[in-house]
Amino acid sequence: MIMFTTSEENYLKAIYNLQQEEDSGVSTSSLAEILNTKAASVTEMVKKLADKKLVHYKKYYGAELTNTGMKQALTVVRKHRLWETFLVQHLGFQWDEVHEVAEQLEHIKSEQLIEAIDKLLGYPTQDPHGDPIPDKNGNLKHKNQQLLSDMEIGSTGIIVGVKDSSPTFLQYLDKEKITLGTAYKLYSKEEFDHALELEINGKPLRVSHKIASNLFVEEKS
Amino acid sequence: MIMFTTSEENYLKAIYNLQQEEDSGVSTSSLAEILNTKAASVTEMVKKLADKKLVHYKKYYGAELTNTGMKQALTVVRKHRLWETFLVQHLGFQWDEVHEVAEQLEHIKSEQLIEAIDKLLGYPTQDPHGDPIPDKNGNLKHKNQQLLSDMEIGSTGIIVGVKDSSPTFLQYLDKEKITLGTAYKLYSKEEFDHALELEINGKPLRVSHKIASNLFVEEKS
DNA sequence: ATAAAATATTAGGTTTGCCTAATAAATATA
DNA sequence: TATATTTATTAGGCAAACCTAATATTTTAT
Ligand SMILES: [Mn+2]
Ligand SMILES: [Mn+2]
Ligand SMILES: [Mn+2]
Ligand SMILES: [Mn+2]
Repeated sequence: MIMFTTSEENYLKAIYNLQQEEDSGVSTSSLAEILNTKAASVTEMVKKLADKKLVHYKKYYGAELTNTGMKQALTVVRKHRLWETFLVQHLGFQWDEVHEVAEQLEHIKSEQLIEAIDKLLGYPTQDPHGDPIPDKNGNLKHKNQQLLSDMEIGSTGIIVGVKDSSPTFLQYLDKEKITLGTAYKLYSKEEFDHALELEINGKPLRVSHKIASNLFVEEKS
Repeated sequence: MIMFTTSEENYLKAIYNLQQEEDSGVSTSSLAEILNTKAASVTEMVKKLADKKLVHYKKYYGAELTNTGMKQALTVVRKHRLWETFLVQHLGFQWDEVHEVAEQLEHIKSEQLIEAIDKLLGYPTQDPHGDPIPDKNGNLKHKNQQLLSDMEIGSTGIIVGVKDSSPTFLQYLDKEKITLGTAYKLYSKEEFDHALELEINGKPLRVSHKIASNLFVEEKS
């Protein structure tokens, strides 16, 4: 059982997250931005991960997780999301307060610990932000989600996740009383700025395109 | 609010623990042994801690915590012991399984987290090994404990703590069904090897001096 | 009081993960 | 297609925590 450094784990998770969005190789600069580091440092680490067969790397064309890299990334993601869920459900944290702490807790090395947390939580399949939690074997429960900004006029359904889980965005949602499970109805879209007219919690609400493009919804059949 | 590295925190805690036993300066070699490192590394770090005014250090005469060093050490000790308690009480860990994980968890930086754990546990004053848990302000509840090996013939009371909390010792205690709170009666001591004849759980038990000198007891008044 | 033994410090390296500045390659633009 | 711009890599350093080997100091034993 090979072990990874905190830094390696952070890189693997970041590559995983970026890989979910675009399906080309993950760029050096995008990693540098997410990891709050410089491009030169990223190149160096990506080469190290490639040596360890955790990523495929071709100079100038970015990195992609190998099968083993993916497996490892998923265990870090699993730990991150289980800890977030624990913090909210058992320690009274708000959904905008969990990320930074989970960022540390995800690196604790103890299989017994994470299995016990998982059991305590009742083997949850999603975290406080609606993101799927991989099970012990790395399997994810696929959700049928779409971006609110991509929905057609007249669409109704419920909010099931957030794409951006930064405190500022989450606090905006709190202010507007938008939680996971909240029902929406899309009335209209503004030509000019792509703002959306919605009904949320029985009241009309106008949201910018930026906001709608960070909310995942599941449409009512 | 100055922050410390994991390594600095481990050193502060180790100095604290050793300082409890002997009251002269904590020696370089004792720290090296406890921290699984080499004397040269200890000297280096102790000098760094001295620069940061966390320890008093005089070359060749060991280190002692300053007031700020003590305060910091106590917050690490507090976190370590709260996590151990949490692992046992909420996650089903045995008392011999918690140390290694707590060694990692004690370094998580989040006041909100540790206060929430403290609250969840009901503000405990001792950990699974009977060691006192400092409160938020660093205050310890003093216990009236003595070593079993120091008790007089005929003494009775209860086991209240372990001095050595290594898995091997704890597993020995499990095997003999000795837990914190178990009553003892001291029948006799062997001249030759200082072994003790006890009554434990209503049954006679012979224990070596080494074992008795790692058990804290509180005598029945 | 001296010599031997035990402890501690210093000197000189190594590894990991960062950084800035210089260079190279890929992509966009004219 | 040639040039400019953007993106990525390499070169050369730095700080934190380790290490081994050489040296210094203290402690113990003669
Ligand atoms: Mn992290
Ligand atoms: Mn999350
Ligand atoms: Mn530790
Ligand atoms: Mn303990």
